[in-house]
Amino acid sequence: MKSTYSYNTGEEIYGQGKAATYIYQVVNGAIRISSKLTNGRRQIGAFYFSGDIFGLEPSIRYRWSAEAIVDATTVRRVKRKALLRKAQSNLSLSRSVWSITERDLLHAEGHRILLGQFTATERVAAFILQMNNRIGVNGEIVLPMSGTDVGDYLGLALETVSREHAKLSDTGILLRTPSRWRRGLTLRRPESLRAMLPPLSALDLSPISGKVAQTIFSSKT
Amino acid sequence: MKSTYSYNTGEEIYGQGKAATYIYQVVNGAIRISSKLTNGRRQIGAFYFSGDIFGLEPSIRYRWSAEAIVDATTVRRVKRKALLRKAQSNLSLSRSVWSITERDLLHAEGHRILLGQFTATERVAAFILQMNNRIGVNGEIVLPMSGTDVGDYLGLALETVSREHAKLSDTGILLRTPSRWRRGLTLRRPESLRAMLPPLSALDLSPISGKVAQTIFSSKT
DNA sequence: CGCCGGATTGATCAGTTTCAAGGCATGTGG
DNA sequence: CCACATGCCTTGAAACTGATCAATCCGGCG
Repeated sequence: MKSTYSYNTGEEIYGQGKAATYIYQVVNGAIRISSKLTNGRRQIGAFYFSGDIFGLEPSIRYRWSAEAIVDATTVRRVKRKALLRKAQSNLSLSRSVWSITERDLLHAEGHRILLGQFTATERVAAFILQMNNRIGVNGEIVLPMSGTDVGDYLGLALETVSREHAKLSDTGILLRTPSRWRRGLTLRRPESLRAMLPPLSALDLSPISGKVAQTIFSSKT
Repeated sequence: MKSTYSYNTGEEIYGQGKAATYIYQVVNGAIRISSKLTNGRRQIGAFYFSGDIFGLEPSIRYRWSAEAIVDATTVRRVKRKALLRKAQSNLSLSRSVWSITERDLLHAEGHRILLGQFTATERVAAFILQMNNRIGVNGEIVLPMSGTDVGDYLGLALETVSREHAKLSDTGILLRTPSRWRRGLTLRRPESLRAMLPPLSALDLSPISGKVAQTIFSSKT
């Protein structure tokens, strides 16, 4: 039995509307989940990085698609049915699975306040802070996703995202390292970014504790 | 021990940031949950009607405020701690509580696609359809919430909501019964509204089954 | 060297917000 | 019982934010 699966940029791990057979964990690389609408509109629901669990949905069908956003992204997976069956007789496992739904809810709620109320400037500031928390190494952030993806996550046109970056660069809050293959940012003054946000902006996908992940992915299925 | 609690329009049931002591069920009337930002901005997260459960949060503090939107709204409640303790040794109760988090997640996800991608016209159409499903009596809808509330739920100015209603009224899809105390709408052609929406728009707060509610609110606490 | 794919920048456009005034049912006081 | 006040909704006009359209740039690669 294979224990990990590998995908290149743009490859689909599962599709919106398909039977929700597996629950996944990112081993390496990065994933986006997205929902397509008419007119080419697309909403990205979240980005997932190493260690993050995704694909657990309160429905028998996936309500998002999942695609790799960097080459050689690898994931583990467990069968949804088997997991839920085990959880029916195992309280601690049941609690672990519930905690993933809770994390998704926390994230979705932060995200919808961003989408409903934040200005373009605030959205981009919140995004950079979030990425700094999750994948930044003391202020150095290498964004794995394209500008289009950032825009679709923030509900903005990619040009608007670019312009906001330019503004932050002008004020010296941000330093850009332009390169097609390494979208690099250096966050000079994180506190200036934080000051631009409305208070109580908890947008982060709080990481799932390793213990939870281990409970769920303990056996290869 | 009192078994229900009553509130008038605008009265707060719990406040954002306060200790999350109780989980509630609407017995009669209607509730909104809202989150205040700076600049007077406000996002309404959901409206709850008779039978709906609200206030279960994945956190020890409430992340929304809850207020009654009609006079003499009554609610039941149970202690969060006691409920969670019981759920730790009761698999079916645990599953019931989890299903509420799942419902909230489904709603939040539909809502954020609306906020991130829908035009003003689509938002208002989706809202009317949702309200028709939840509190409409074959096409007759009496909205309990003010225009401001609708706007803050949809991420629109109240004037925009009013103008969209006017457009729907002009095309004969909607009939308005103007009155300060009875915000009445008659939905003439629901299928025309549905045709205005992007496909796969599942925005409804799916009702919690009576069985789940009964499991949770079986004893007064 | 020249192409390719994304990012940037500029100019214009459109949808929505904001500001402002008026309307219309309901409630209150003379 | 009428006149006026109240609170919300509606309507109009102007302003603005962000989107769209379009051109150019820039690094990496064939």
